[in-house]
Amino acid sequence: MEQYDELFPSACVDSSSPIMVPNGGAALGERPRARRRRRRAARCGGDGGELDGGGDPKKRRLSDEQVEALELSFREERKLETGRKVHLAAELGLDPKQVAVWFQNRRARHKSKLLEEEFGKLKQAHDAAILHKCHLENEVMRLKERLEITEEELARLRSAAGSHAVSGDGGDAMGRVVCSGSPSSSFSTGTCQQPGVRDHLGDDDLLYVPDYACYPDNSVVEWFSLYGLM
DNA sequence: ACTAATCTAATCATACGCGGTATGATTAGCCCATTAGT
Repeated sequence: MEQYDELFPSACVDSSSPIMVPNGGAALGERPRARRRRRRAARCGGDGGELDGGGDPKKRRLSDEQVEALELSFREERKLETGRKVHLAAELGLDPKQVAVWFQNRRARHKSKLLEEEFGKLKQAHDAAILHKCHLENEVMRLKERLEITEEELARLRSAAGSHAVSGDGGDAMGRVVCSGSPSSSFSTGTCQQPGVRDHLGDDDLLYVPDYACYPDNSVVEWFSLYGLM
């Protein structure tokens, strides 16, 4: 622990105290906070809070100029080697220890700020993904509804066709392929039974059109594109 | 391997402005912090 005495010479720390025994020592098991409180209380009850380094017990804020110079230096290099520390301290009229502490705090606070920003970005992405999922679920529901309608229409057509023609191998009476997709597949290729479109066709005018192409707003196409499915 | 210097993370204490935030300072490090010089 001697290195800390050297690093923080003005600190009110008694190296001979069992509190500061290196590597835990006698203080092992005692909560640091309780230890500090006790130490602080002992100090306040003692000689009136005077630091043993003779410094001002009250915390002094760094001037704007000092902070600006430290910030400038921090932007150049986050780590602080001894030479730079001593030079900065001399330049700003500070204790090298103060410069070291300032850099330590600055690094810590910079890191927490970065983490906060990262969290914000991730949260934004998460929210967008949730919204996207809702849209996809809505789209799936719409597709299922349309599939049901299509299947009903198909059943009607088949029963109507059965009365005046014999079909086989998936072809109709005219030998055309009606549907290559599985009825149970939500995204299968099938006939376009879009209301309105169907009205302009005769019973035998079957079209071979992918389901997604039946949507005038191309919304399905957009979603598929997003996922590289098309 | 040993040691000093330095680091991170957590926390405390105080300044500034009125409860909470910003910031300087302190402490521990536990399969015993890591890094660099000797």
